[in-house]
Amino acid sequence: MKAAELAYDTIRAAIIEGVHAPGARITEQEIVASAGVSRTPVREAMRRLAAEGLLRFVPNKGVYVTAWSDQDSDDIFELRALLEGYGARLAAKRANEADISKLQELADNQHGEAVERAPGYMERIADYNSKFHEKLQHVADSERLKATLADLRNAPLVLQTFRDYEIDDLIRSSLHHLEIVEAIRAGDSDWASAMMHAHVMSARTMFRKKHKRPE
Amino acid sequence: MKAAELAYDTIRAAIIEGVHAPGARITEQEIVASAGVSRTPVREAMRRLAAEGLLRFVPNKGVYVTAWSDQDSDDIFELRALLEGYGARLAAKRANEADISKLQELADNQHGEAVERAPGYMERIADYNSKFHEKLQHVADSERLKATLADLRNAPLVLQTFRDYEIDDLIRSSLHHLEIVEAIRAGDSDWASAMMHAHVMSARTMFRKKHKRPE
DNA sequence: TTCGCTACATTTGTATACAATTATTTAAAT
DNA sequence: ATTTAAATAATTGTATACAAATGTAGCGAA
Repeated sequence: MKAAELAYDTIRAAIIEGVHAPGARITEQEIVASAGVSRTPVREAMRRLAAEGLLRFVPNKGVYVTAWSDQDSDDIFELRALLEGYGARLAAKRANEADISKLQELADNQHGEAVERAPGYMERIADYNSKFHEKLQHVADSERLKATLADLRNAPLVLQTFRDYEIDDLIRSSLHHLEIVEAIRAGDSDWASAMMHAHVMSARTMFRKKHKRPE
Repeated sequence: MKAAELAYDTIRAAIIEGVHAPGARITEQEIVASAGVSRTPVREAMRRLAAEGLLRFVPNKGVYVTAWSDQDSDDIFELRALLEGYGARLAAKRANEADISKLQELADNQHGEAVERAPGYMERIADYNSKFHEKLQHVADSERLKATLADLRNAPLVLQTFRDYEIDDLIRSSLHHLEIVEAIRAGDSDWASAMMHAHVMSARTMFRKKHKRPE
């Protein structure tokens, strides 16, 4: 693997795992030590992560782990609701039979896992969930939309979201997916869009339950 | 000025001025020569521009100027319509008297320039236009929204849009702004959102008139 | 000619050395 | 003891040297 990529993965993993607290400073030397590459690829990786919003770059001082306020995470969910809703609208207009079958399959599988909860079901649900949203964006067929949503999803808090869902939430979420597929099959873009919007807003509430700071 | 910043500005300006054709490759040496800095800051600048979407990064091969398809520019306008509409909605809910006065002033000035067309009016209109949209986003008060829209506006084609507007288009555009202010003053967020949406879609049509490739 | 191989040149990727800036410690003076 | 200043250390910013990968030209064989 390339050194720059290795540095990127190292820093990213460390942030997600909470090794560096939000707002904390990360020095180049630390990453050099932990990733075993020189400063050049480390700096490249840091620039990338800064562009993605995980790090904040302060000239002549260093990089800091981005600290997200409650308002930030609310904003992010709001925008995701809007954009994923738009994506679902496009998907409803553009989906063919094969697309619909694939979406149905993903939604069915996810729902099955949520109901049965065989060992390791969390990971599989997270996987089906990602694949469902990805497939939907693929069907929506807008590269820009995909890229914009990818940026929003990079917000670090949102990354670890899934594992602290309640059982009821997981089932509700998979039911949403099933209903979105139904809307798309019916070619009802308003329904699909509204349902997806609701789906993301619902996720926001679940997120808040776990992550909101006390006032 | 810092070397990395200088390299960034150099590359960016060259791309916007069309020195490098879309799809063309840019080597690090070229920029080293034209900006007078070493490769290290040049690479940093390139990474930033790649993250912003102006350059495409291909491992072990180099960077290429992003080539935008008609579908890309359509997608971008579509997303901007959605997001700026959302911003206008928020602004209508959150604006205070001072905000409204400022927006009114900007819209009035822009309209005046469009009607009178004193020498140099194009630049001033472009300036008022930017300030209007910026102020609106400031009032909307969502950092994420601002950042996301900034990304979308970076699409190079969209940068040079303003100068080839027709007179009628300029007046129509400034009338839109005036109406958006009216909607915000009335506290009618639906109206503000819809008007802004229409405003951006209208801009898309103007853009198409000039920039669409023949089939 | 055309295909393929080797040698060479160019370009990207990485490491390291040095310069500039910022942070920290130490010491002196009040 | 506190404050200020200078010295020192640590860290970022830049340049350059070298390694790895890619692209190209030239030569020879079928």
